[in-house]
Amino acid sequence: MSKREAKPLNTRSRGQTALVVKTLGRKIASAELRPGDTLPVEQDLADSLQVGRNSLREAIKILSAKGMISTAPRSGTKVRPPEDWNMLDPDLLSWHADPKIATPEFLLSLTETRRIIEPEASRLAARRATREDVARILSAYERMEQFEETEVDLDADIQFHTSILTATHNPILANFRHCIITFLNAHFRYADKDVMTTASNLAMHRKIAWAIAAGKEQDAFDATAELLEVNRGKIESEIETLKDQ
Amino acid sequence: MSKREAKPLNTRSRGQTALVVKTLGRKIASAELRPGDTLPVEQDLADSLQVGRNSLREAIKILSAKGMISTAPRSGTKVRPPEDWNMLDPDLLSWHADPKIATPEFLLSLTETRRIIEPEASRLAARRATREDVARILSAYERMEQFEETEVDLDADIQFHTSILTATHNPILANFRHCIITFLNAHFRYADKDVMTTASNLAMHRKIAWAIAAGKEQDAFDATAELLEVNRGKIESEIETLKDQ
DNA sequence: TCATACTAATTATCCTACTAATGCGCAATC
DNA sequence: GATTGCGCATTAGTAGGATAATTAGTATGA
Repeated sequence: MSKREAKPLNTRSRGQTALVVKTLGRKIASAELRPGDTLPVEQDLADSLQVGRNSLREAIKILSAKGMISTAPRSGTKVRPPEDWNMLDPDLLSWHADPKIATPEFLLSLTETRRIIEPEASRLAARRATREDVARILSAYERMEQFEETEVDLDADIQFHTSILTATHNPILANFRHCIITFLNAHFRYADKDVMTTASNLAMHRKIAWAIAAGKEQDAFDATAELLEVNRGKIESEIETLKDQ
Repeated sequence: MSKREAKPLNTRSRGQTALVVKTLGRKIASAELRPGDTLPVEQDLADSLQVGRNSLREAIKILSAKGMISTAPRSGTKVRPPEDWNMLDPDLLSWHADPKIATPEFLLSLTETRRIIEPEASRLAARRATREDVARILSAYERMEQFEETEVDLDADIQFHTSILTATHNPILANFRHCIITFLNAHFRYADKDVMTTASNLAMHRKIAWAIAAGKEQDAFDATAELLEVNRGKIESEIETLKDQ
């Protein structure tokens, strides 16, 4: 029953192509390969990565589908500028959230986006949630309440927020769940889990769930905004801590 | 100088792979291929599309990078459910916006997302825009003001809104420009361009640009919210018209 | 100076062969 | 009769070579 929200992405698998995607993708995300850089010609790159040309080419195609590189005969394979990347791609987000790569700016962009999206999403959820949607949200909340083990807590937290996004019945908004998943996963690594924080955190989630279940749109909005505001404060102080180190 | 915002996407090109991506992608987006459906085995599909197996495979990899299909040895290539698709992918959006495919629900999802993102984006732009950002926004507005030819108008409109997103200096928010581009392109086909609408439209854009340039955050928010609210009304009535037909 | 044709470098495509993973059915076992 | 384990057949994955298509850069000529 503790299955992850993150579906078995094809990139997760351990094939040659997936490996190359991850290798090159992380190099680009970490700016080891900079925008405008030209990659070695196919055969050389394939040789140096010790894969066949086909596997390399398929990896290249995947990265180009994510907007990270472009190819053209004669000019070669080039790294595209970050503004062209599909930042909501689950893989891209996970590469960015890697502790060795993640910048404070990126984490702030994530929270900022959450603060914009999620309160309105809660409002819409309060308006449109079906019985099933409400059940999912409440069940996630109960799981958060029940367990204190950190691992389960994180899963339930993710489930809680994604259920709300789903309840908006807006497929574009629902795609933001990857931001939340990425953020919570990253945050989980840094956050200090003192009991006080956990208790008030739980209370705020409860308020959100209740408001949505009761169809109180403005309450749902306010409660979510409050939760994220508190989160923002925590994040900013954590980032300060990171910077000092 | 009238170059399009839409960059030369690799998928735009006319290669075999790009063609297959488009063909299959549109079939999936239009639900001609339904979630869970299994595609024919590689060789058969390649034959029926009259391309080599490699080109087909590369197309498959691109679509799987967009979250639309999944592959596994022995089980075959399957269409994934819409909630797994990267809805902010430019190609995916353009396929959805196709008149033959676009549903009213999808257009409403787009406007709804815009109404959530853009007012807050304008607020952030008012707070953070650099001189260059402001210059871009004002220049786009001037272009809107200057020309009445519809083609140029659309470009300038797109430029106006994307400039604001860029001015937030939040790379995740900036990715929403594809929603705007898609929406405006789709809207452009249906909208009735009467002078009155254009004039008030222009005035609202002017108010937004002014507020951002002046750093008046709340004004920028309000003006953008107003613009999108008016737009929403128009869209909804247009959708009603579509439904009647 | 500009236009035009040529050349060479690089990706794109196709093919053939082989490898690896795994769903399914059959048989052995409890 | 149900369950488990095993092998086979099917399917995607990997590899590498040959050829085509594209085009940046260069040379040529008006």
